[in-house]
Amino acid sequence: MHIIAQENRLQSMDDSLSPPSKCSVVHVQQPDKFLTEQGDNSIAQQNNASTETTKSTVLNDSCNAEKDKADACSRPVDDTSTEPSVSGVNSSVPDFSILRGEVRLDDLTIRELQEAFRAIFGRQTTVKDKIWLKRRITMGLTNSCDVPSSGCVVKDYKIVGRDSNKDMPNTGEIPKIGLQATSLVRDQVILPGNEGDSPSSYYYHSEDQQGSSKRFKRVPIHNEEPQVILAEQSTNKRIRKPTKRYIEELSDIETHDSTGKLSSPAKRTARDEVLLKPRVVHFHEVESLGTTYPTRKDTLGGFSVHVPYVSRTRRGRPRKDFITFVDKEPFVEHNGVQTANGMMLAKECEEGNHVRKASEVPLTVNSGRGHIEAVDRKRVQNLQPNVYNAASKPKIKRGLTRKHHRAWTLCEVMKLVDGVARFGAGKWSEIRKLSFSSYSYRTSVDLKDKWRNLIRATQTQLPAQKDGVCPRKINPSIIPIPPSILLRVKELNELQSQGGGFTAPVKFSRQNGKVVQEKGSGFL
DNA sequence: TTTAGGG
DNA sequence: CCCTAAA
Repeated sequence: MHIIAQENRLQSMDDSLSPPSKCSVVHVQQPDKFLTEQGDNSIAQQNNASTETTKSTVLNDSCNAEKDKADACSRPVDDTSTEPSVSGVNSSVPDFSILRGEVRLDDLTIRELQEAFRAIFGRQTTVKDKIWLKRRITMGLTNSCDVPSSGCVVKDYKIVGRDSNKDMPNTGEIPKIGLQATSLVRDQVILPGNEGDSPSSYYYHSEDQQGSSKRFKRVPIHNEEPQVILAEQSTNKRIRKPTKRYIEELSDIETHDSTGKLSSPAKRTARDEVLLKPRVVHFHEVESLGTTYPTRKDTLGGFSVHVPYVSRTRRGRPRKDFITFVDKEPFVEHNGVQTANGMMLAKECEEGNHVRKASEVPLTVNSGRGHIEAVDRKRVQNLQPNVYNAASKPKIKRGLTRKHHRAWTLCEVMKLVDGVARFGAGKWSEIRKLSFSSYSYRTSVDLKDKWRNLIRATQTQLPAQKDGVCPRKINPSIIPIPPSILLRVKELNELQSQGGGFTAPVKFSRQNGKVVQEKGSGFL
């Protein structure tokens, strides 16, 4: 475990060494300054990490050793002896001079290329393919995918010249402005197909962060360094049949004419491309047909692809003012109030929402009852077909009733956690009855969803905080859940998932059945 | 109706 | 949050 944490820290340090992948500035002038800046950053990070480590391992015997390791790790990056020997290399000094000044990649040996690769990406590579190495190095230095694999000269992180005069036929469409990194983040980019690249070799721009994003697990990368795709998720979840909607969508694509609107020739072409080339749809291909089509992600044959978005009529209940809503802009939602409500913390926690309800839940005539939601939904569903026939505008995708979004207050979260502790995860209706009786707008499904989100937060936020690395952009309007609560969630989750799902009357003796405030439980 | 799980 | 299958 220590080793893992250590490696994570090292990884973060390495990340800070390589040019930031989303940085839109090409460093031209002062590569040295660039390096030292990065070094300083990572020093700061390391210090954070080390203090964090000492805090979190107070109970650990190997505390000192850990601290030493952390300290060793916090030495300046310029000190070349700190190069981590993660992959067990004997010559542990990466040659940063390769990164400076003018380098003619063609003149380098494979070993030098590997060295440069390591200096850039912070990891060792065993690839001996000179072309691949050159391309990767160039991409790393220039922060661009649009690089040839040979004959290029890199200077100050830019391609300054290509001594071979072969021009690249296919890259004309890709804008080569310095800011392209941001615009290409989501696109698959076809590399200039020289040196025997198969036409179907794609490179995901975010390849180096690929491990962190679950969605891109199976992007086929032909000329990528061989790596193991980890297939985890070994939980025994209950298997689900494909939903009706999914089947419908699928047949929609296959039989081309379930909605007459969709059979415009251009769109059909786009769709055919999907069928013919089910692996990846290049966004530009779709665009080049003259019109831009929104695409959505789907999986075909196990591969993640973009398919044209098929607008479909919604089966849920329409909003109350549906008819009038059609006439207006369908995208206007009354947002003003809810964000303000989201900011409200646990102040009015005790009395539930009786005050707010009148204005915010227009559909509920009878207040504070459990079955409102189901009854109401059923009623409107019966009403629905007429409405849609009358409107006959299936274009509207939004503007349909959603339950008013209500941010979960800290108090609610704590009640939920407590309820789970008492009744067990899965007893949502009981929890709702007993702990959420005053919150008529929280259904048992809501509780379940929230609990699931809490668990996810546990898995993403907590480890990240231990590493001292901020996981994502912090949205200041979202109030983070205190780590103490997350810890409790984690405990409860582990406890109940291990305990054979049995409720195992929890031995966290709540003093009086009330919520224990802010007390990240003693151990751990 | 409730729960689980995908979206 | 929504939707739907299963229990």
